[in-house]
Amino acid sequence: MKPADISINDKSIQRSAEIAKALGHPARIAILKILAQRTTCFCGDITEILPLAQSTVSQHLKALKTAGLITGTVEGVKTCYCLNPEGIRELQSVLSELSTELIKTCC
Amino acid sequence: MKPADISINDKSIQRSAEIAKALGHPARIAILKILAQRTTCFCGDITEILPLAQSTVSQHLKALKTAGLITGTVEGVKTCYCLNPEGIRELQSVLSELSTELIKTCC
DNA sequence: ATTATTCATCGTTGATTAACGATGGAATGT
DNA sequence: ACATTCCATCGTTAATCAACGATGAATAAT
Repeated sequence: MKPADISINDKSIQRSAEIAKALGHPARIAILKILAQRTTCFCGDITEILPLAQSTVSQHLKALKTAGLITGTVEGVKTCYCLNPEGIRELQSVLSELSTELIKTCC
Repeated sequence: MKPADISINDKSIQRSAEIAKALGHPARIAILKILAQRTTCFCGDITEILPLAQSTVSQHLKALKTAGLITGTVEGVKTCYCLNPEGIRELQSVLSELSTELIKTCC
């Protein structure tokens, strides 16, 4: 098997980096875990769990949503955030693929 | 099982975020893949593969090294970079753990 | 109609990142 | 001894991020 070209502009690399970037802050990982803990959807009392201002939490939620890892649906005055199954599956596949690829060879 | 406390200061969350952050740039993922492709150790002609200045590549290498994902050993005038098996294994375990945890529940 | 609640967005600040060229130390080759 | 090569580091610039408080829109509650 020939060594595949590796380019910064590779779509899959781009996407992996995007997902990893979204995970690249403790608050955002914590948020994902919180969302995973509640079977039911969840809204903004994340603010009560994390030691962060409401606006900061909202910002992190936005980042996660932009990366496709969560969804947010307005329910009256509240907003219900949930893990986005599709995004999480993508996270799973993309990252496991990457780590298998890396772990296969070492010096 | 009670819902575990989730804290931004959790060591494991911190470490996961650190690793994810290191992966959070296309150039760094590309570098890891390049290192994985060469069975033998590798040094700085990454610069020839990626469309980035030598100093920029060096910066990214430093970031990966700081995160514990690669090692760099000076060999004469060159520096040989390799995947750090320990770090890569950690990457693997940390991220797969996280994604299983997330994928388990969805709304 | 007024008030209270929830949260997204704005504006701000300081910190960090990404990129580059330039410099210079260390080893190798002549 | 000198030139060359490799690369880490410095200094710089522009951009992005992380955090906050303030504002304001939308809905729900009185």
